[in-house]
Amino acid sequence: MVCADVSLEDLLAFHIPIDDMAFEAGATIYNMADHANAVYCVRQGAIKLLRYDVSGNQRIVRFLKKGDVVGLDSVFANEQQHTAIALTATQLCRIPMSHFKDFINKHPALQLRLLEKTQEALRETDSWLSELVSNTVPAKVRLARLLLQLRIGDSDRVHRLSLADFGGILGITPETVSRLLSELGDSEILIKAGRGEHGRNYRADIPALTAISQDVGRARQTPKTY
Amino acid sequence: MVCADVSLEDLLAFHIPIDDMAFEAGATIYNMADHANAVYCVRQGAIKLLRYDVSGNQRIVRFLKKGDVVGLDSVFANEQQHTAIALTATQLCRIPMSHFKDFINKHPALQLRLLEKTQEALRETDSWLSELVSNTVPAKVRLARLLLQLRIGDSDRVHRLSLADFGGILGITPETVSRLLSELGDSEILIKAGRGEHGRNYRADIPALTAISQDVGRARQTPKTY
DNA sequence: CGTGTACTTGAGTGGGCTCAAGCAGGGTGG
DNA sequence: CCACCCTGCTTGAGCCCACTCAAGTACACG
Repeated sequence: MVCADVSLEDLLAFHIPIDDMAFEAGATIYNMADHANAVYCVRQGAIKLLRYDVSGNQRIVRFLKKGDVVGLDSVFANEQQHTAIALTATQLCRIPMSHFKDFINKHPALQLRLLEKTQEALRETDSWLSELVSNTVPAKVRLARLLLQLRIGDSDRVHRLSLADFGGILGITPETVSRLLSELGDSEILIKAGRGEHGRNYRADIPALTAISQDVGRARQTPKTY
Repeated sequence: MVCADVSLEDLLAFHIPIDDMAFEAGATIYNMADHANAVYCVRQGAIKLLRYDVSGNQRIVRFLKKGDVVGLDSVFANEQQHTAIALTATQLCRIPMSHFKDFINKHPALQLRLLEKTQEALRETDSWLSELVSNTVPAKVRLARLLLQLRIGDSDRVHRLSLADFGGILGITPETVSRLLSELGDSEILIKAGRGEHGRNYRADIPALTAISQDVGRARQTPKTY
């Protein structure tokens, strides 16, 4: 870790004039192909980054939580690469791009820090690719994996997204998600718990979910000699 | 672009003792979870980065071509995040991690450059997610998109990977890939051309492929009011 | 010229999609 | 407070694309 003792947000906040902004659940923060004129830090809440397919389907590409930086892509490209939408009530601080660039140039330590953040994002995206969207893995298993990633801290609570959002991440339809979720409900692995402080959520049987998430179904008949 | 006039490779080569290495097609460069003790630059050839699913299926996560940097992830993590395998005969230069880190610290300009490279990778991965692996898009369309990305320069040639590799990227089985490819062959959109200087390849009808790649099939019956 | 690996092709199955209708819940206005 | 709607969720029936398993063919390499 580089400078692990100081949060990126604090670092920036200390030196740069910052606008605080609030968004309610479902609000759009910026759109794909917009001119990028700012970078944001997430203070509170969760955000989804998504892209629209040629055919108009939305595809969720990443999640951002408290402490993450939004819109870093646009430091080099100057168009936004995604549409950003708040999943829960969200508080951001906005850093105008020009200030941000100045600051980067003056503080080399920050560069390493940003590099690290970006690689973190890359690693997360790679996991999504290999674990969440493989059609070769049954949808139920992938849903279980996703639910585990949506776990709130170390508790037995997981964020309850909309069916469309679950589907947008896994690449399946809301109907299928609904069927799978009610299946999990029947086995009492997932119980709808009202809306907590982090928006609505489930109470989940974590061990059971973990078991499902590792289920191989019946993997291809390849004896795998090694 | 930062320092766009000097390739990253040259920059490094100038200052650091470098080992040249050669790999033949199919050779493993490093394995996932290996201790990461070097960074590589691709001089010639193509490389795939892949991960293994819990159930043992391989999933290709990224491509690297001439000029790309391999193993950057491990500057912060110190385990390799992927397995790297040469797709074609490949020439790399190997930079020991300790030297690399020294060099980064001494040359801040390089840091920005690496940040840019990493974001490029991130952007590419996002495209894969949204365009190549969406099960909502028919496999034929996705294959066409992939083939277009495998185009060699501006020519009408595209790299001809193994069926397993095509499948590993798109998340479909080799059998399905075979059927789709022969379908494209029947329409004379794809013609097997022997092995060129970049390994074996197809001669492709680019306009036709482009048309297919944008085909929406019959997108969900959502009137889309906006 | 044989042998293994990659590719092809076929028949049958099934998971997830489509379309469609019904059901909750939570605002809003009367 | 209730009737209303509107959006999000549920559930069902039928279909189709891609998967599985299996057998056969081309091709590269020794």
